[in-house]
Amino acid sequence: MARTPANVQPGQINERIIAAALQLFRQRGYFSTSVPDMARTAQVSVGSIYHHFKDKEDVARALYLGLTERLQDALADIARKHVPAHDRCRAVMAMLFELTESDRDAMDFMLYAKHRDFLPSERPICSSRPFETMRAFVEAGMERGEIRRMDVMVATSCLFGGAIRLITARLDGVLAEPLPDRLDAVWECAWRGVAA
Amino acid sequence: MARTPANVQPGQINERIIAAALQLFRQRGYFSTSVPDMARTAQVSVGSIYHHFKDKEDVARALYLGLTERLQDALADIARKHVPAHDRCRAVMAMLFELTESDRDAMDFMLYAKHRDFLPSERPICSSRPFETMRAFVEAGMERGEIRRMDVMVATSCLFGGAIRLITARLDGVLAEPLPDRLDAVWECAWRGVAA
DNA sequence: GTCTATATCATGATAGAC
DNA sequence: GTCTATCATGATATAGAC
Repeated sequence: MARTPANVQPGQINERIIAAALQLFRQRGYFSTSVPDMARTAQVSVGSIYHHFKDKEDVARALYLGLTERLQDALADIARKHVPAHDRCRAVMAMLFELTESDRDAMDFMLYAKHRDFLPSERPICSSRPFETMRAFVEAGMERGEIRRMDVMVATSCLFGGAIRLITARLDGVLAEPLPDRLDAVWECAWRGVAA
Repeated sequence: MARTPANVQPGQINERIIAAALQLFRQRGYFSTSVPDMARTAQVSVGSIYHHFKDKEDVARALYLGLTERLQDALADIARKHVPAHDRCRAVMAMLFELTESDRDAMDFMLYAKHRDFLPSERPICSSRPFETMRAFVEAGMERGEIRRMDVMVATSCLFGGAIRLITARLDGVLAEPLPDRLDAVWECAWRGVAA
């Protein structure tokens, strides 16, 4: 079973392998991580990894799909709780900042890894479902008259681009303070930029 | 001679190797590019590459340093031509958009490649000299009263983050139109966000 | 289902002729 | 300085015992 459904138990061997992969991919990168490395970190055997996954790329794919699904769930939750685009998008930014602080490896892999290098069949991250959902939030905001009329991709890039750059700065260790400390400042800039 | 000084003649073997590396790194990524691949594309021999460069990583380093130096030169040029932060930063954004259109490979490698994976000794791109210069432009704008007082990294991220996201969208093929067509719209959002 | 041991292969790097 | 031919390393993926 190569995919990682949302209902696997934590502690299962599948999950252990994926967690080890995430940790190692972040530390050394995909190509510098060998399958024996993964086996050692996950405390399983090499054969076991090849029993559960087709190959190394398949582990990376399961990891990628699991993380984007988790992000998508968080976005759906935000969409339920808030209706105005202002509130939705601010909640998205806060969620991204908190996720970066609480699970740096996951954020690093999603935002920063060059998936095309080892997942040629997957779409680039900025055309993945979470990013599409964020564009939909912005588009709805335009229809409600909260956000100025303009190209949707331009508006979405401007609204979240600053936050994403700050996240990469944080992941690179260039920014010392926790991201949530900067939320108010970044949000004010972002919203001023696109608000009607 | 492993470094690539700015004064090498085009058509020289050094330049051919670096140009081939850039093309291949962008197409297949660093780790999927072998030294024989580079030799074939550059139409030189493997031995020749190892004569001019210490190893594959050394080629990547020369490429990286050459590109950031080129960017740094463009920024210095802008600093000479414009004094107000508004004009300077707008010129930076225009330059980044034009560079993306005219030399997609170069932009892709600089912005999108995960250098830490294969250049562990180099600083991450967002603490490289060009990015420092952009932060200096923003800081000067604050002192002139053009830009609101806030954390410099927050302001710089917000001012250029939208443009950078749009560049990655363009590089991924998600954005069909040339970037300069979007310059006015992106700049308006960005400047509104930080202007005093 | 999980493990160890190994076959196979590709790559980075070198040696040595010219 | 440039080339061809080769080596040594370390990876992926598999085979087969338990």
